Amino acid sequence: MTRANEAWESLMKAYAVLMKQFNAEDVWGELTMREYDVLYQLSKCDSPLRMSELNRHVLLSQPALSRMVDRLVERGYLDRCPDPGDRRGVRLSLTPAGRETQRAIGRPHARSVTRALSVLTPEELEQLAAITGKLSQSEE
Amino acid sequence: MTRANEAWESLMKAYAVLMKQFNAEDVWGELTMREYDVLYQLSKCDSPLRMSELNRHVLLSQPALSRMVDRLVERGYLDRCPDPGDRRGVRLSLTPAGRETQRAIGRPHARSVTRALSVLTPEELEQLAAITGKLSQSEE
DNA sequence: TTAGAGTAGATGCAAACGCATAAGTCACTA
DNA sequence: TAGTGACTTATGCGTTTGCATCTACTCTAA
Repeated sequence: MTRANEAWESLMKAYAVLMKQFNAEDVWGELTMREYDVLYQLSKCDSPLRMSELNRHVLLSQPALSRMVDRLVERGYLDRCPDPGDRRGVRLSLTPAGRETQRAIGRPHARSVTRALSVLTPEELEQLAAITGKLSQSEE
Repeated sequence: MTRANEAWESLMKAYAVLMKQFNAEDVWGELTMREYDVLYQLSKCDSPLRMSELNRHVLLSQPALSRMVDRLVERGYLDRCPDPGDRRGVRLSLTPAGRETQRAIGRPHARSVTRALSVLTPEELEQLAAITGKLSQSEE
């Protein structure tokens, strides 16, 4: 077992443990964690996002994301407009209600994240962000 | 946005990017990645594992894991025996076929992991393993 | 020894998922 | 400018998931 494999296994375990912990917290209201993730990704962009772009950031198959967007539009959290520059594509953006819901859930969730990572020193937080950043950049 | 939140977001992104990449690779054969994870977790234990213990390491709800185990037993990869010490529980272990399948998939997958993490220096691998280890230990 | 609380795993059911593929659009080339 | 292959999103369909709940067993203490 190489160091790389140990590191990956350790990362996966941390991900699983923390995800389960966050999921168990009572902050998600009307959304699932996956739905929140979609709203969160969109909240970071000021210009509308393409479905395929969003799909790169979300751990869902393309059809599953397509249908999740359906439901979120239906429920009034998202707008889906045709892309004027490319008539195959769509442009996704948060509605005001979607933005508000994202914020209402995001605030307590962000506090949970801070609390869960409070066992790390500031140096470790920097290192973690730098190393994982390097990992995702190298593959896309 | 605190450093902790940035670090967590970066970790999630690395997880998503690498998971998608691994999933796209043609090494999984007759198993899904989630099923492989169950076989892998069991391959690390010499003594049979309790369902609840296994559930801590796998990102699945208890009912979903229960049924996945059903299917893996049905397909001949797992043995499920009643626990003699606690008649509520079961003891899970790999069959020879299960162990062999895990190894056959694990070898090329381990190489993919090594390749994907080869952008990190040995020091970074050590740091990543140490930091993520600290994270999962603190929460269980 | 037994009542009550807690824990382990299974099951009914509706919702969500992934795979394969369709339908529409783009871009390049002959 | 018609043809071909790539790209983007949607849809059919069988499988898997999560939530709520159930059954069975254990543990504690009166």
